[in-house]
Amino acid sequence: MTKHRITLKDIAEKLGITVTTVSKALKDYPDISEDTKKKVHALAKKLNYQPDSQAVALRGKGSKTIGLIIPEIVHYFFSSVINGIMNHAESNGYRVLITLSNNRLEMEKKQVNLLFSTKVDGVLVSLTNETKGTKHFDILKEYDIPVVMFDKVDNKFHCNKVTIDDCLGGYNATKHLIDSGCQRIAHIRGPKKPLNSIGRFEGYKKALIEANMVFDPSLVKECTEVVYDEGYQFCKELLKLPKPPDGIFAVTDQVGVGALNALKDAKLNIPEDMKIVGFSDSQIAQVSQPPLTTIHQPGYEIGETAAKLLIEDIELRKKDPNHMFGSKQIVLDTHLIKRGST
Amino acid sequence: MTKHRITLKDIAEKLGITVTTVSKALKDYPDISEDTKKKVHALAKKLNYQPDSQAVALRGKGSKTIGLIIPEIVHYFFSSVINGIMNHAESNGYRVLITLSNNRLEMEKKQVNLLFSTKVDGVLVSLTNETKGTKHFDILKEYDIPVVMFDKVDNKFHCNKVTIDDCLGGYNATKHLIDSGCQRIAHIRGPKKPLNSIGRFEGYKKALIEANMVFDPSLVKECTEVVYDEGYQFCKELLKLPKPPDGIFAVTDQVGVGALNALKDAKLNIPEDMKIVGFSDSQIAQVSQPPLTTIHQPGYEIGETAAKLLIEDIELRKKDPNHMFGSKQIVLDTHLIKRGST
DNA sequence: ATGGATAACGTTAACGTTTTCGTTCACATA
DNA sequence: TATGTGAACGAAAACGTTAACGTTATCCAT
Repeated sequence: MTKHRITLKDIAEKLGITVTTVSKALKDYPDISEDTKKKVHALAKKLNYQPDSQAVALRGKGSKTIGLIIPEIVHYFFSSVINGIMNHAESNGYRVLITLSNNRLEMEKKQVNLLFSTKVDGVLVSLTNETKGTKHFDILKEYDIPVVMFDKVDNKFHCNKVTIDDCLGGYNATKHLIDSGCQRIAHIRGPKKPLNSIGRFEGYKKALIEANMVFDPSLVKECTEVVYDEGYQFCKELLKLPKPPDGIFAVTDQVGVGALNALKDAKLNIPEDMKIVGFSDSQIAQVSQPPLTTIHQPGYEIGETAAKLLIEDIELRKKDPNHMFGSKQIVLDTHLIKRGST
Repeated sequence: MTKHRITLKDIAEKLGITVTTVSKALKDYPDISEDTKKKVHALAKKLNYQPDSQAVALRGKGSKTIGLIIPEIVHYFFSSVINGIMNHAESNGYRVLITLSNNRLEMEKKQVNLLFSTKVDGVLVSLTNETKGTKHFDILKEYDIPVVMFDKVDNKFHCNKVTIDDCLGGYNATKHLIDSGCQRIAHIRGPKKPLNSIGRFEGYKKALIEANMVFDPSLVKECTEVVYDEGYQFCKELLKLPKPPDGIFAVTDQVGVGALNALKDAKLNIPEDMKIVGFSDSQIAQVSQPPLTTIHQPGYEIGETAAKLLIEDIELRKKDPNHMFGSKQIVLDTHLIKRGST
């Protein structure tokens, strides 16, 4: 019933030659006559021959597939990253096998093994918040499969990394508030686990100190889920302080818009009474009222760069078996996008 | 340099038996002694043996991989769908190969061929807006690869489909405005190409007619890009009409929030002066001020259902070569989420 | 003693492709 | 005539796994 796939054998039989010749003809080997090549190409096209990539992979070195492990996908930042990865990979002839860790370490381990057994040529990964060590990536090292980490990376693991400078981003966000005339600046930060929120917090402190402003711990609130509601609640708490702030730097746009809406509900004028800066430049930052000033986080470029580094490692190693995988740390620029909230 | 992968052969040699026996032992064949099985399993675990999925796929019937073709990924709805697909697929032992059509027909064709040559066991697809015919999917039919279409589907193509009832959604949105007391209801619709926006428009008209309200074409605006700015602009135009509307049904939340912000900039009170309903229940609908009443579009469930139907077809066919692929049209429920904008 | 049953393992071919190493034939050169 | 030289193609092995089919050895019933 099921039609069988066209193979080299089919072409060979119809043309009265061997599979070898067909294979060579399709790959433009010099020891095949132009005449034969033309016939083979013509028939291959007519029959819509598609090479069996499993067979190719089994025979050859690479599978032309890279694996991706990502904490979640329903997220503006991550989907932008994936977009960057896929576009670069596909235009270089690589497929992308996406897997989810759902922010669970156990899942991350499983996915590493799965990708290994799928014989991917390389792995891109953004670690979960639970991940401490990296032993579960050792199998990739052992078998010389290049890895590139992005966004959430491990400092000790030896591989190429692509991140942004969260500290600098936090610094610029805070600096912008200072330059806009704010005297008391609050920070609604993320949890202590992922390095990102730590970096942003550090940047906040650095900007304050540099401007000779006091760092007041009561002006720092710490999210656990990093969602809209937390931004809303913490902002209300900040307003109840004896000396409320006149500027807020929020760890994400979600939190920032939450805070912004709390301010509007409290009948405060933005940016006159209070200024806000978010982080990421996600869609909601553009549509809030007023639109949210934010730090643009180049998701697409992060993905693109990570894919580029990975494929570079793969290709270089193919040419030179002694090529050592890179261990650069690429830090992409963020920049402030000034909007109505400041 | 590069360590070689552990194969059945390695295990066999160390144990002084043949690959066949090892293979059978690992797969719990009855003609292998318990003793041997134990030894094989122990060594396999110790060496961290992982079967080569290319070889398995080459030999056997399936690759345990399903392909996905999606117009774009940076989109709340689509990433929700993907999430649903991946969770169902992975918990059933299937990998997901995601490809992008970027809403271009040419790309869609390429991806079909790519997935075919990758020998995926099945294909999930949401069509591009450019897609008219479906000849490029015939190759999958020809080779008995099941297809499930979701969201943007083709009526004539014979396969399982998962959609929502856009017409009913549009009807309910409009009905809600009518029930809330609106007398003149405008619609900011999407372009004429994808069926979705047609459906929503039909639902809008149906609700009007059913309520004995006149359908006034001047109250219908048509987006081309379906973005925030269009919602904003069209809303302003609607306000300039001699007899402006008192309710707006927007084809998406983006457009809806755009309209909402235009109203606020025009100092109108929402929902007193004007009510708005969006469509999709994306994140921005929750964080606008007031939050946007919208039609919840169950992205996750759509993905989950589509994956379920596809894997069902795959598995049934594996058991019974005469199994015919389904051609159900599953229409998932949408429901109205009432928020502050009405 | 012969035949048959059973348990436990091995032989072999196959999946489709690639590549190394021949082979064949025609033709040119010494 | 013998030798060399390309040009154009083919044979065979290999990648790792699986499953149909064979092969033993042992034991029991006739």
